[in-house]
Amino acid sequence: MHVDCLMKCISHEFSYGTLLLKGMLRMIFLLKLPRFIGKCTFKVVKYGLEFIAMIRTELMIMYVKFGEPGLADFLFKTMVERDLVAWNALIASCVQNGHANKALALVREMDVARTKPDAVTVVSALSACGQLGSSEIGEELYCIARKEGIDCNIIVENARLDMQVKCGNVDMAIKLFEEMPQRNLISWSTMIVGYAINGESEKALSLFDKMQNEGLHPNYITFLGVLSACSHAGLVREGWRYFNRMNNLDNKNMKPRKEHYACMVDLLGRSGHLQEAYNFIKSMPIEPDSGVWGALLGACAIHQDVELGQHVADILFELAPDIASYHVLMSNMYASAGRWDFVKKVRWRMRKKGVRKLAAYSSVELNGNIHVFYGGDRLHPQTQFIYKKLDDLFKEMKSLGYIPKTNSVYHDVESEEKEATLSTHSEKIAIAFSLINVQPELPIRVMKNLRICDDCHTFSKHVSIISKREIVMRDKIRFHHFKNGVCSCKDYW
DNA sequence: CTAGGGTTAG
Repeated sequence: MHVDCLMKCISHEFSYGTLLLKGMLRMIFLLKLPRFIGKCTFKVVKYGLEFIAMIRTELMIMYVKFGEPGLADFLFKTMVERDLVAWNALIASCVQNGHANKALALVREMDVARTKPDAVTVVSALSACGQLGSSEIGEELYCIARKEGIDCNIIVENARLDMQVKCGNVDMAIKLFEEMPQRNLISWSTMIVGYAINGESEKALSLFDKMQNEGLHPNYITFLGVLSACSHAGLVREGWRYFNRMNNLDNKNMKPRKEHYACMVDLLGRSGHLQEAYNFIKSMPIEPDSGVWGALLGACAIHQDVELGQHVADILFELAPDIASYHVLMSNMYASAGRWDFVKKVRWRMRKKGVRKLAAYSSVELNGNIHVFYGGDRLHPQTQFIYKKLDDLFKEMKSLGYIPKTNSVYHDVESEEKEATLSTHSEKIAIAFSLINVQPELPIRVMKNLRICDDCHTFSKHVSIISKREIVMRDKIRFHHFKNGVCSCKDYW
């Protein structure tokens, strides 16, 4: 495709041209050609097209997708006619690409710029709150929207429901679900997933039946919801039943996709059927992708099957060499097996390929502010009190029989040092911070970007006894509700 | 004259 030709086309035949350019920009993204976007912008500027609102909006979306929200922001700030659609486009693309904080900041800026948000803005804002785990801000924004007379249609209501689900407020979510003026397939799917990730799999499955009794047909996402419900609870037989039901449906559109296979591999593998999971992948009628193999690698890590893990990792390093978590999983497996020579090898390979491990963090919402903690963090103004609190907690739980699980530390260091690393994992700091600051009658809520480790899981159970408080923790894929020393995941995660 | 923006999985 000749870019100049396209630009001329836009100047002459406006509506076709802009649509073509839009299509081209989306294609650049799908084909992963970040360098081409710069060239394209250059041509757009050359032909003076960057002042057309629609084209500039599309460019902004592309820049956010390519991980350059700053450049998108520049295009936005220098836009002549910054209308509501441009605001919404930027906000939505920020949310969809993991810049939830930036999205919320933009929503606040709208007020200053005297642009009145609409339902589309509210949906993105609620989605951002869900990502951040800030139900207080989310509900506040929803109330403001209602007061301002914004039409809260079913999409807004679904976004609100999802926001509560992602904050771990199952009771609130079911209340909203039951009181909704209308419910569509997305409302049901959201609620099913809500139960699943909060550890109430039976309720998720019965809701799935109820939905069908009301005459709604599940789509592929609904099926993913029930399959993940099975996998979170280790319900292998039920999982097979739903998977086979999908396969037996007449609708060709409803044949299991890669994601469903990945879910089944996760279910089989984590419940200990590693070989069955491997054979299942081998028998797939479609090409397994990194998600499918990644699920098996995760299961190998849980069950310490280094041999199979090594085989799977070799496939993954070919298929998706730049995904850090697969390297980290393999490195951790070697470490647990005491194979430090192999650990070094994996680390060396990561460095060579420029793959960087994602730093773990935990965050807590307090009075509408989000406090972020990293492992061993001493940056918070309350650091002294936090560590004092942690110290007291450890003393008390050690007298109750807590033993640090130092095999959760994947570095080749002495055991005292291992214990030190372990005792300052970000979620422990976040819990100590919450114990100091959150009103005693309220549950403690911690959001994590990665999965919780064994030791922090045990720690949280102890804290729920010692402090007589409920702890709600969201990790990368599910919730843990700790109460009286028991976790809602039944120690299966 | 319009065109560009929104919810469910991982």
